[in-house]
Amino acid sequence: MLQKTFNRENRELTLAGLRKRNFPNAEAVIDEVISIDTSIRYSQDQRDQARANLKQLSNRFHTSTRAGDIAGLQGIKSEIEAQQLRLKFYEVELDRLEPNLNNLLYTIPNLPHSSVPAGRSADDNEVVLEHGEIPVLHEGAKPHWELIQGFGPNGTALIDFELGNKIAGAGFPVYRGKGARIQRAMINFFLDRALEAGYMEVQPPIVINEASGFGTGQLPDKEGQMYYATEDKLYLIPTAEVPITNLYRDVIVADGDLPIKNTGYTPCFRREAGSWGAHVRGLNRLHQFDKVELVRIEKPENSYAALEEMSLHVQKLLQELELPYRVLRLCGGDMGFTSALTYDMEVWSAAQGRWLEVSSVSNFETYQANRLKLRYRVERSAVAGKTQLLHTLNGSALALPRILASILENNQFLTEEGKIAIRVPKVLVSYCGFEVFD
RNA sequence: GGAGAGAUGGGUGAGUGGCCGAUACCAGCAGUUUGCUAAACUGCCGUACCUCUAAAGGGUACCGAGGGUUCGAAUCCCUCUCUCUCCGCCA
Repeated sequence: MLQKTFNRENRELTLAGLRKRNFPNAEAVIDEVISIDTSIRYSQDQRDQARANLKQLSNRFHTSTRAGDIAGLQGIKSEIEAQQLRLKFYEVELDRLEPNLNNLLYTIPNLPHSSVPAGRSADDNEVVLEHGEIPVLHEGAKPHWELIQGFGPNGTALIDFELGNKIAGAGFPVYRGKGARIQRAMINFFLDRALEAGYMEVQPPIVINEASGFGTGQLPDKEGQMYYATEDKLYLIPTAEVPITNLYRDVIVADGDLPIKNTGYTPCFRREAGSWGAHVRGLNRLHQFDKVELVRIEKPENSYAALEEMSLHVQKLLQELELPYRVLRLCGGDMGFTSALTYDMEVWSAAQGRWLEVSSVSNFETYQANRLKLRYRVERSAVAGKTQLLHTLNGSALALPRILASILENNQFLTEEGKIAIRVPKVLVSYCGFEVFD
């Protein structure tokens, strides 16, 4: 969430940022925040003074008791009662004000970076670059959900949605044979590339508690998107971002330990409540999918260089997979709640004839760090010795299902016998051990 | 699932009603001295909010969380959460 002090000291900047996001009633909300904050600071001051007085009175009470000064005790007692009333009043006041302020702050999204374009929807996103040739497929090329039929063991489907329905439900496919092997190949390929780029691999829990959900901003507003085990009060992770970033909750990082670069493979679970239609067919949108995630913790002055580096890392993967892609800079209206700047990477799906989002890399600046209380101690500067909030970033590198969909669709070809086969990208052959799906 | 123990500052670990924001040791930082794969000594060494300032300073809170008793709580009472150990089960 946004920092209170930032809001009150930079009202105009905050408002300008919220306007770019088309945040409704920005002025009224921010003024309310500032107003509540002012009341809180006044009440806090009154409360602290009352407490300080009580402390002194209490000591006088003690010494008078020991001196046997009965008359003095009476006077002290009435002073104590007056201060207790005052204390109680402002404590009640603060108990009322503080949740109000926090609830309000939870509703305010992060401020967009200056390079974020204005706009309301995905149509207003800025295409930063396009790379690669759009493939021209043979007559009768199929979208992946048709293509997969018959490519599994013994003529079954390579990715079996029916079987998944049986044991779990819609959106939980079963990958079998080469389908399972290509998944494992991609995970290993992505992790190896992350390691080469200097990331440290972690295997976090794939369930998280409530505090972790709040730390990265999934709670309180995106509750309905996560699976929840009521008996144990645990959420299935929607992305590895949550457990990995929360490793650093309530941590003061030593200056010398920065930057922190972590990577991890996890399954991800999303309820995707409310989505429907053609765009969710096949692998396009699942309740469970696999993803390799990058998480970085950076000093403020380095975070945007880090974001560019992550973007290039993801692009390199797509180039190695020989997939045509484009990079989008999300506009204010399409950007996630907690992000300050997001690049989306989209891969061209030839048979579906549209772009599929396969990665999203974001800089959250201090928005998550503020909730996480993730700080570092500044070593050399005017404010040396003080703690300062860090910047958090993350990105998918990569999410598997749509990559697989694109590989299947873009690489299909007709064999000499006139049958459809699918070529495995060269870079994955050594990982999966076969060159074609046939 | 059953039984028991515990939660204190980066770590270990004292502290059972006021002299405790907290002893001691270790780790860390700065310095002195000797001199050399290091030792000794001295000082510093938590976080947050508020206030003030050029800087220093001042106030308050925090001993797992929340409530209660009391003029006064790390310390007494209640509730909750978490961790550990043993038994059971088990990849």
